[in-house]
Amino acid sequence: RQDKYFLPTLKETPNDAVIPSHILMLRAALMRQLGAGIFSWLPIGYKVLNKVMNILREEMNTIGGQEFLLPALNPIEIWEQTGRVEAMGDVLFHIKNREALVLAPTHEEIITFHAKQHISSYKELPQIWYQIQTKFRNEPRPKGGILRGRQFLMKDAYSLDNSWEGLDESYQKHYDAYRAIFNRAGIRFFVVGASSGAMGGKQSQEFMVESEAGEDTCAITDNYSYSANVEVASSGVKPVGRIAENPEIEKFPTPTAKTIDELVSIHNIEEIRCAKSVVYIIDEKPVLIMMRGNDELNETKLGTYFKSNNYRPAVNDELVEFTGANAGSIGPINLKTAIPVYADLLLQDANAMVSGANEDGIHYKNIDFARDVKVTEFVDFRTVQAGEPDANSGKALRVVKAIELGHIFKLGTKYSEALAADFLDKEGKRKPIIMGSYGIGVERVIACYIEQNHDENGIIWNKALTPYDLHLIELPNNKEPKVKEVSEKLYADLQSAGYDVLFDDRDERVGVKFNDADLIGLPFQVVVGSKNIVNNQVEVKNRRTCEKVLINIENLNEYLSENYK
RNA sequence: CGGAGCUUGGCGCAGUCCGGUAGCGCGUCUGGUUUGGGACCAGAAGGCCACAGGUUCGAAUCCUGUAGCUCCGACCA
Repeated sequence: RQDKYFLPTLKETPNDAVIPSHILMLRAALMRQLGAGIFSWLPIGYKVLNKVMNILREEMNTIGGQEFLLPALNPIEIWEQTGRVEAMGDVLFHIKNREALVLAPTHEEIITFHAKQHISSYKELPQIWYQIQTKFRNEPRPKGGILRGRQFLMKDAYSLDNSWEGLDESYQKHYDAYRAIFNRAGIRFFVVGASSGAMGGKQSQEFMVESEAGEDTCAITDNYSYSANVEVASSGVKPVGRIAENPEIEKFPTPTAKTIDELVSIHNIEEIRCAKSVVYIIDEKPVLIMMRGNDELNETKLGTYFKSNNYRPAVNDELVEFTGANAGSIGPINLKTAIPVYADLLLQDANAMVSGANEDGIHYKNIDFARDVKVTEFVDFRTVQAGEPDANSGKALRVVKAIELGHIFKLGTKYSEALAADFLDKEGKRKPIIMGSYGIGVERVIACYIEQNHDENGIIWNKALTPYDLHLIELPNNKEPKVKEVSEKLYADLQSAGYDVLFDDRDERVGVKFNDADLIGLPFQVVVGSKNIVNNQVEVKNRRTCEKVLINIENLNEYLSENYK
């Protein structure tokens, strides 16, 4: 009964909210902000949260998961044993007046601790252990409302296996469970391969949702037949290749051409026949990277290839020092110092190329990368651009922002080794438990759903996540007492029929009621008003299609059971 | 951590340049009228102007410092 329900909807957009899901979660009274990255769930929001958690539990139980509840307060000692106090750095919350404790940002350590306590035989494996619990991370910059918080709910799961094949199976189970979870929630998602970063381990994949509010950038085809983080994405762009004429290299003056665009316009050179030079300082050492035309170097790919986080573009003084020329005239031939040259894969075997001569205002033409340049290795360094064809299907790639909803890892033995969580195998040999780790941001499920399911008036819930099934709306009824009578009867009858009903019995004008109903966004609105009640009819509005139909009261149950699925 | 902006009744904002004791809309309360898409009239309550210090006869306004929040960037197991 809304008359006494705490549902403080907002007519105006709150000052601090920018993205649609954040705005709507505040306006529809799902949650309120307490501090940067800290949120309270209000009653109607908590109902949605519980729906999500129930789906998570059901699908995790289906793959044999056993639910735990681990403490958020952890002894720092165990985090020191895995080296993650240092690895987490400032992200880990420390406790000032009890320094032996920290707030847990995730739970690999604690799971491994309990595994060590009680798992001793291969016969006790495999296990899938999970929990839904609050995580604490001292994020430098919380943003997007619930999307990145300092305290948030995570469904985290851990698999314990006695073989690598077992890990593959556990991983596959989670992959399938995650697909089932997001499908049930009604979220359009795609899966990308990911680097496992500081988590350690082998394979890992991320479940992504396309959204302007996302913090990752991915290249995808429309049907997700190809999907990859741009940090690893590649496309079907053809290599520059060779032409038949292959004269010797030759210098030519280019006093006014400092950029590829100027080379193209002033000297009438095809853009792809230009080779761009980029000098990076990687682990304090200079490296020359050759890229095709105006292709953009991807720094993450660079860091991955050189296995380093310590890289930066060279500054001008360094360019002169290492190459002998200023930016705009640098190239792979006649370098002043012997710095290693790497080139993008698209330049492999290319000839008839133009590049700087390492003398200001001079370029070489007719460069043959096979004949004239000493390339250490050809590597995929380029950033995929929107519109390029997918290598397999040939379909145009889109480059989109995406929210990471879930992440699955094959961890291996990093934590079991660090904490000595061993088991005895069939031969009686002591081995570390082989682990996997799997996480879903619970609040993000809601934010992502709303990002994908709203219109200018509010949220559009589906059956899986909606806080209530139906919004029963009693219109002002001074002239027609039957409105009140029928509304009350419907409220009782619909609940008896198994529906969870939000009953707007407030003494408000129609405009207020309809606007609030659209904002809250329950799948169906059942409107009882004096206009139709005299014909024994109510109006049923489908929130998603906005279609309104008049239904005889005795047919209401039948209509709903046919249309609410 | 670098850059930009903000902080004034529950919410959204004006007032700050040019100092004189705080205002608008929404919401709330009372009475009346109204009632199928965020009503109208009349009346009322509600604010140490983020905090601390300073200048001044006098500070929301000027100066100094601190805190909190938002956005962009860096970071993100």
